[in-house]
Amino acid sequence: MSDTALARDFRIPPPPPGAELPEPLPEPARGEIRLEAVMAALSDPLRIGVVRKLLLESVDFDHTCTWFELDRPKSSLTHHFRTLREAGLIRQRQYGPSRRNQVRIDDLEARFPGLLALIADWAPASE
Amino acid sequence: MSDTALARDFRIPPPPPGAELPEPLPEPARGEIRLEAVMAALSDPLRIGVVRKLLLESVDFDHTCTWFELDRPKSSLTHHFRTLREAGLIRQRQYGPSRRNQVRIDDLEARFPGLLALIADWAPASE
DNA sequence: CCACTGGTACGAATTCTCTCGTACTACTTG
DNA sequence: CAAGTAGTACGAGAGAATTCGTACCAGTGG
Repeated sequence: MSDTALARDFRIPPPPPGAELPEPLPEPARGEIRLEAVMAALSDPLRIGVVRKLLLESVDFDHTCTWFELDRPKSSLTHHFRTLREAGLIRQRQYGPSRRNQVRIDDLEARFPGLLALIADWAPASE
Repeated sequence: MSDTALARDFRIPPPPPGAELPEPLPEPARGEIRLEAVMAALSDPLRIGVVRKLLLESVDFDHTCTWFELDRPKSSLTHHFRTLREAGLIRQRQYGPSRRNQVRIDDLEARFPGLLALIADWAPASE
């Protein structure tokens, strides 16, 4: 059946009990996530890299936009993170002044099984 | 819902021995296929539909562009099929006056395992 | 040879996307 | 309150995609 990394477990450990999570910003429900929108969002190397880094290095929980150390102006990052969120790839929550991101792992595995493994295995072109 | 289609076998039966296949049109080698280019090619519903139809209904072998019954002018179809070929998704061969298409199943399964299953399970938005 | 089929190439108009500067808001801390 | 942090919204310019008309070309079959 699954030839490769499909058996990997990308799930993030649940937040500590009693922790009050801010409501997520507007996003498509699990059943509304469109494959072509996901593909479009992942057609940009910067955005694949963001999702991949979130997948592979989010050991504790989610991360702010600046954590990624992307050398772009803030308004460009806003654009890319919003694109990812509106496509259904990431969830964004407002923690006080900052905004934190996490991959919608359960939703994506349920809807497009194997997709996250492809992203995790991705490597940038110029290496 | 989707019975996880990962175990499906998409491979096309090999051509009859002695059949002379025309050379494929220029395309990226298996190792050169870029995930972000594949994603970009699949961000268009028409193009996902083409690949999906090739996957699910190519029982014998490959098909011409007009076989898809797409209600677009010929020059638009040339554009979309070239996009798919240059991204590495389909192989195109010139059979006399017509051009035939097939999905690069072995190359894609080897490089991006699970991707074709996602495409096969795709459904257009207007349902 | 002529017409027909199944395409290509080119170019233009439109639309979409990316990038980024600027100005602004919200929250936290001193 | 003032300063700093983290981000948004708006808008403009550049570049890329999409759509499509038109002209054209290669085989195939009378």
